[in-house]
Amino acid sequence: MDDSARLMTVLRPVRAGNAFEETVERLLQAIKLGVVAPGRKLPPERELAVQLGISRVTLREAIRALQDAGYLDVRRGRYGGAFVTYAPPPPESGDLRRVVADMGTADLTDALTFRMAVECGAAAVLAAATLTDDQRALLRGRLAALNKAGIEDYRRLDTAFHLSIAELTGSALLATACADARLRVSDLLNAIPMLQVNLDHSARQHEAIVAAILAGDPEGARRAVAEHLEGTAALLRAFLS
Amino acid sequence: MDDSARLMTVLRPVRAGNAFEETVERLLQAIKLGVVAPGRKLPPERELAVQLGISRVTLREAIRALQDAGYLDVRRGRYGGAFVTYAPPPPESGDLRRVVADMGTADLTDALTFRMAVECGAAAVLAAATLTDDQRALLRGRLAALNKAGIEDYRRLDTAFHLSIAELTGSALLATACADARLRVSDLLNAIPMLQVNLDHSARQHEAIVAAILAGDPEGARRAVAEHLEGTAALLRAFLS
DNA sequence: GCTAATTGGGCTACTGTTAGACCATTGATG
DNA sequence: CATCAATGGTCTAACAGTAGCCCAATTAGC
Repeated sequence: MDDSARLMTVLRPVRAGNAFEETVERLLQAIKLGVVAPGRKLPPERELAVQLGISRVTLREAIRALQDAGYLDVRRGRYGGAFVTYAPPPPESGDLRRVVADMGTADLTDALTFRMAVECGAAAVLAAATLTDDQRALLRGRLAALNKAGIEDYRRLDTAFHLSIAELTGSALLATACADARLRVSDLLNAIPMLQVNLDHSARQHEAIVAAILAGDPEGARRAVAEHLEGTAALLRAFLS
Repeated sequence: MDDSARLMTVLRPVRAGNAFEETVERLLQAIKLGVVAPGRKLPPERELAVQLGISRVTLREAIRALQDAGYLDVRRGRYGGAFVTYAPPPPESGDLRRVVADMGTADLTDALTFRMAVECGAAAVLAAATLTDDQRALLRGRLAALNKAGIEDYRRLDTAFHLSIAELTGSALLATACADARLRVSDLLNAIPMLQVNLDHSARQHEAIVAAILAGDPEGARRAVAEHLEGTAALLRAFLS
């Protein structure tokens, strides 16, 4: 951890890949995080290209790749578009070990550490802020929706709940960081079997997080998020051995 | 904060600009954060181009731009290279209002919130980890170096201290996020006059942060970092009126 | 001095990316 | 059943970025 470490941090690659690859990753993020729910469609190509800051040609290449990979169904004509056909894979216990192995030890611990830091930070910041009634209602609403969720909507609404915390801080940078952190573990989360006992446990932890935030208790919020994430992290780390 | 907010978070621009612009930003980050200290030189072009994942042509354009802007002195031949000539501008109280105004209210609050979250998160994560003797020594060493720093080295060593906390977590993602957060406020920090009373105050807060981390107290570490950053944030926010 | 190694400076052919225009398809609506 | 607006599909010319090569300058060490 001498100065050369900092050199590597700052002088890292400027671009993660070419425009096509980065676009595929971004669209996959929108799909896997459930930002665009299954059955819904992406914005029109012309609009999306502007939002992503790329040309329509490059965007179309990325959409084509996701179509070939089975994530999208593209239909022409008015009321057409690129419809999301992806549904999270059914959790199978055999998958987890493979998914963890695919990711690599270093990347996994990095992602888990990053997620722990940014989500704890976001919750603490939000708890320290003065919230409007609308913000409190939204947070409670996301929690209620998650508690009522069926098994097929659970992951998507869980993501929505967690990301809401970062979004409510009003910091786009923080929301982006949390979305990025979540994406890096989403494949792993999808491979974890959803046992009722775990869901109940998570539900209590979610309640604790919301309670601490609404009570304006930053340290309680940080601790509640840390405990919540540590459960998942410990489970995943167990598969590294 | 409905779903369209999340769409904007995920479907943001894939690239912040062209390769040239992003490279200029990255090199500026290395210079302004003091990763490459004044008088030292950047790595050779061929090496740096590989590290940054761009072609030498594009890198040279960026170096040329920084040369024209007075940040670098480029010398040919063996033992030549791109030498950093930049020194942080002397703090002048009149500058701060202009620098804050240049940045814009939204960007400033976003950056301050982001920094608060990631630095608090990093400190809490590090405090929760089991540290080796080497890691403890490095943290103490950075703190000691900062306390002994002259006024011309203060900002650079302050940056080094803060970034060390994130780097010691072992998460490259977290280190990158903290470096990014720091860069976004570096122009502002440089414009703040360094009064002895403030430096003494900061020194005590730095001691508290290190003490909490070494004591394995995540909530104390979070609180110490939050108090430390809140002082700066409050000062900057006062200039928004 | 000469030499040799290292470094910046510059060129060219090739590929990736863009902007903008125009075509093709679809389906709700009159 | 004809219309038409919204949407994906395709093409072209121009620009941005890359890889690889060779030239030019500098200086420590012989």
